[in-house]
Amino acid sequence: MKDIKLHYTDSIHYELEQTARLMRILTQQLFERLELKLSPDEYSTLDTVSINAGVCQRDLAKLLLKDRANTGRILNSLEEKGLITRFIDTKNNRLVKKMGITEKGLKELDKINKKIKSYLEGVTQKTMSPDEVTKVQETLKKFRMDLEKIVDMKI
Amino acid sequence: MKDIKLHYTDSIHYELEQTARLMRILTQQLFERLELKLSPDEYSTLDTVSINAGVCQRDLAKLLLKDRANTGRILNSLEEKGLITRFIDTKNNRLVKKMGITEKGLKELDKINKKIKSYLEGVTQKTMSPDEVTKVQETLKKFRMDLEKIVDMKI
DNA sequence: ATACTATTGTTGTAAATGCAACATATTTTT
DNA sequence: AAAAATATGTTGCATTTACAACAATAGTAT
Repeated sequence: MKDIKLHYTDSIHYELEQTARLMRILTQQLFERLELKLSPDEYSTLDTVSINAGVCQRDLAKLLLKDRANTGRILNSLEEKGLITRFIDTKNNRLVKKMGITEKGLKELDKINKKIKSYLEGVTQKTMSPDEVTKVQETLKKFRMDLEKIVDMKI
Repeated sequence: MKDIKLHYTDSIHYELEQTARLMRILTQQLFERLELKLSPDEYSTLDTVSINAGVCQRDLAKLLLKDRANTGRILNSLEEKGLITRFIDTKNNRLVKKMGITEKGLKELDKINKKIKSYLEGVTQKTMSPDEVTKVQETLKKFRMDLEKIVDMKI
């Protein structure tokens, strides 16, 4: 007769959704308060580009879990701001648009990282020990990897 | 010289965001496949109403972390489908719209819960032990509670 | 008492998002 | 070789979302 967790609001899915939602709002407010020139989405895209040098747009979209259309639009904005460069290349004999972060982009990324890092770390440290953070992060990553296998991505 | 976690993509915030995003896509696809009459958002709203009987719209919005406008619109939809009823009441001497779930709503909620429960549990169990699930859930809840104190909700 | 402020819900609107359709090019099938 | 299928990026559109403005009411201040 163990009837716990009958409600969606008691599930880990709800907890994930709501925590992520709050985190997004907090980040949004932080970016506004610091008057950063990038939106949180542009920032995370720029960061992803800086790590995955030379990916094509579709592969980037897969990393960001966004569709190709929006990925392209964010890249347009980053390109207009001179933070990335795009160039035509081939991948499996196909023409693709690849991209790389510029010097200006690297500087901007570094600047934002410096500005937000300590604040965001303070937020997590308020609740969790460094060990707990690492543990949750690892568990979520494992979970995310499995989800990626299950979910049909249509990108 | 410990320079780990310099990137956003190595942060717990990124992990939360991406995992939640994947989870949302998976749930969306599941609801479509099962041809449920409600959207995931309507479902979670209905579930929240069923637990918090007699809340006013603004308080519900705070629970859902949505703004009042959208909360009202989702409630319109649920009311049109006959799953909730709304009635005028007072709270601190103020006129408010309260709501409750109907018999039909309870049945629908129960039906959906039955249909999705085992599937969603299977998804988590694929990666995590029940203990791990509980642990992560508790940690996230603690974290979420602290976030709610920090974030300025404007609802 | 009058004016100001705060609470609640709705409406309007601009931005973000996702999805389908399209254009182009390449691979695979027949 | 021709046709069909696949991969990539863009455009258009319909839905969702957030935010601001408004209407109505009640509490607070001057």
